[in-house]
Amino acid sequence: MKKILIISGPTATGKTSLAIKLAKKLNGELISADSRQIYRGMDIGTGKDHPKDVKINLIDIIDPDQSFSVEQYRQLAVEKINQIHANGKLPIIAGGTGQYIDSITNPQPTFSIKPNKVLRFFLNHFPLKLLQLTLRLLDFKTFRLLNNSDLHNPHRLIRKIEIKLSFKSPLSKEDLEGLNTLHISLTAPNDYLYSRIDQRVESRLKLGLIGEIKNLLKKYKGSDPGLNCLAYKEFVGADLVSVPQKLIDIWRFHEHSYARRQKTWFKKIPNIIFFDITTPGFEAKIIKEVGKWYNNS
RNA sequence: CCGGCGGUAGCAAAGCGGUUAUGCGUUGGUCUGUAAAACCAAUUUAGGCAGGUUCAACUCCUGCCCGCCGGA
Repeated sequence: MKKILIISGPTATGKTSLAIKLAKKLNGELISADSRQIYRGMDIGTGKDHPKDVKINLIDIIDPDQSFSVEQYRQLAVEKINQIHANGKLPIIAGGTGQYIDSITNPQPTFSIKPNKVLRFFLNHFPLKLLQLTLRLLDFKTFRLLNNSDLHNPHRLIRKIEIKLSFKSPLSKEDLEGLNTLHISLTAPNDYLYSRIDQRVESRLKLGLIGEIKNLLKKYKGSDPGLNCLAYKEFVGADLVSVPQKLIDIWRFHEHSYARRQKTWFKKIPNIIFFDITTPGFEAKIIKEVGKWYNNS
């Protein structure tokens, strides 16, 4: 059976460096599962500080003004996985974007329904109540199943309307059959993650994040899809002559809650093995665990 | 020492004589072609201290303590 190793975890847990180590040990090749490192030119803010001699797939593949989707990611990732297998190597997926990882292990039929730009343009001007009403009229069955969170979420409502109005019947995709997947997820107590995040925020500023943003803004708009993410969106509207501590704090807090959301996401994935990086010797345990899996057919 | 202003939940910050301010943080959660996005929920009656007025005080009055500003 074809094997895939997945290394996930919240931000600032050291996923990539662990994945690189394992790749060297196991004749593996890395595929990034990171929804921001796909963007070219966004380096400091997204933490693209990997060693240059290691090949990481699906990084730097589009420009910040291009939109990208899970389905595009999925197709590229599946293609890469097949390629790596064909070369007799082990694909190692490393990243913190839970949805991207899930798209590989658990692809959904509605993925085949493409975004309808015109429809989205109009729907984006609708107030929440009107979106709810629209979905209710179009697809009452779906509407009544929405939980309180989705009911108030414009993105989700718009997508549901879009699916209902698309006349294509959803196709199921079965590009990856019979995979043997090992999913390792790094974790740590919140306090520990927060202090690592705060340190990283400082070091990214020192590395010249503001300069990077200024540069990007010469070519791109603050509203471009790539720039709608942490480390960029907090600063894009400011004058950037001086950097107020207040903005830095907002960024830090956004990172904290991002890490929390990531933990929530990974918690519900079945058959995932967690390792707390504050436990001494965790890395040796992972190497042992992975080795056992790798050597068993 | 005198005068002025202020002391509200982890932090910031309002209104109000009797209902939940709110924001941030923190904590938990939602999730399927935007996901580092977008969204939901919780955070148990907080009001410097001591009295007083009142059916009822965070809200009015008095004293004290503390902080800031101005004057001696």
